Amino acid sequence: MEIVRSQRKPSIDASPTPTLSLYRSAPPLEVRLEDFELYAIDRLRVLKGISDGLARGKKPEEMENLVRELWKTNMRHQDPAEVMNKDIISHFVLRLVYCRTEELRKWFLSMETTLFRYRFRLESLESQRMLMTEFQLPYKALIHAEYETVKDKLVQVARSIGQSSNTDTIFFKVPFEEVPDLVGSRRVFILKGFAYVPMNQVVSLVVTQFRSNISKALVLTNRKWTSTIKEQEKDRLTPIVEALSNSYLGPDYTQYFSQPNESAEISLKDIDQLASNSFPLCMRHLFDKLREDHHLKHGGRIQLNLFLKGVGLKLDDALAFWKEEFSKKVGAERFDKEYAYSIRHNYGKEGKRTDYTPFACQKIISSTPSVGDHHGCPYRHFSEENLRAALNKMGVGGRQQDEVMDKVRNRHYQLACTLTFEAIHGTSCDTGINHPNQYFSNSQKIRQEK
RNA sequence: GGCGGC
DNA sequence: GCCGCCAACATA
Ligand code: SF4
Repeated sequence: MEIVRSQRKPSIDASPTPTLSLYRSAPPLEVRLEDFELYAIDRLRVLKGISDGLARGKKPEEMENLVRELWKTNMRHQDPAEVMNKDIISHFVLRLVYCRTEELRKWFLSMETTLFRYRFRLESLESQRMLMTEFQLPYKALIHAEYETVKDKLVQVARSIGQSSNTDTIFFKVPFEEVPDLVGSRRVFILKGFAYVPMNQVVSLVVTQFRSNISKALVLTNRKWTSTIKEQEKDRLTPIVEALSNSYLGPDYTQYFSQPNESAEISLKDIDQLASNSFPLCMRHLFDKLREDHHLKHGGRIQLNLFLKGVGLKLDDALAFWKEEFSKKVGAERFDKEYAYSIRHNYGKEGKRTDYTPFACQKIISSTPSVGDHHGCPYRHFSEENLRAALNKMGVGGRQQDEVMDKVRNRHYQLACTLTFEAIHGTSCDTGINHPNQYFSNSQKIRQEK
């Protein structure tokens, strides 16, 4: 394989074949029972080390060193042939230990994922490619000759999104339909059906895959454990697993993460207040319709739910909130069956556990609500008549309303929204509105000052 | 809402 | 008919 240019600072391990496992299949069974526990403890030291490295807010480079050191000191083995096994065995044993509860899964997933990220980066380019192929991401690195022909374009794209366009960044060619989000937000150069994705982005694709797999596997493991494994292994693995649970997952695993607490949480009580005070029109409308119809169609649910998440509504409150309304229409049991999962999923609590970012104005404005939908941007999707009525309800009338409508006619929807904001709050908003949650937090800030 | 499984 | 899983991306 030809490579663009010799890439990185010499990595500790430049071997062509991966030293890193993806843990796709259960471990080969040739292991002494004592080793199960010993291996698992060693790995736990690594994960624990990563955990408080993160808790101390270490920077990426510091983490890279930390991970390398932790791995080297804890996961070595006199028999080089055994080292790979140790990796795999220890991982699978810990899966059993950490699949029991939501909290444990979350911690384990997070640590394993960061561990994987740094280990992946230390692999040689060739073994990285092999790992990617194993993940069905068989992308090819850009060869030198081709790189030269598109170099200018690549630099241009990098610059347009404020990335330092390093000359020795490696690019991969990815079928563009496989990375719709990168394509949609124009963060990659596209040519002949291929998106040219820089190394760092590719790494996050791989890591996302990894995280997704482990997350789902943990849930499965949990089921299998309680249904069959626990009983079946009661003379072998079960005692070990139980011992590990008791000794190592002591008290302090609750506050491992670096952002101790997000900004203001909000409670169910004042949500109606907040809605009428600080929600932008799009969200206000969804909110009102939900309260009125006790129902929202799919597009509206996701738009509002993510917004509420961004506003600081905790998952349990969100579930209670939606359930309260939906129950009036479809009944509580149908809510649990048909709508609850998706709400948890939006909060990153199901499946691959993505904590989705709330929709930005651009996304909302370019959506295409059909009849019966209430999502979208009112400035863009309402009739003039309805919009004026909505503005009146927000307390924007007369001259100010006309100015808003003027922006709308010129298709400057976000400016119209900004004008509305200014009219309501009586201050200027120089940055403009480009995200509903920005509207909200700006509004809150101003209101608190009064 | 789409995709997927039975 | 039952069920699981996905999407996003501002930001001082
Ligand atoms: S401009 Fe943005 S925030 Fe304002 S209503 Fe439209 S989508 Fe909502």
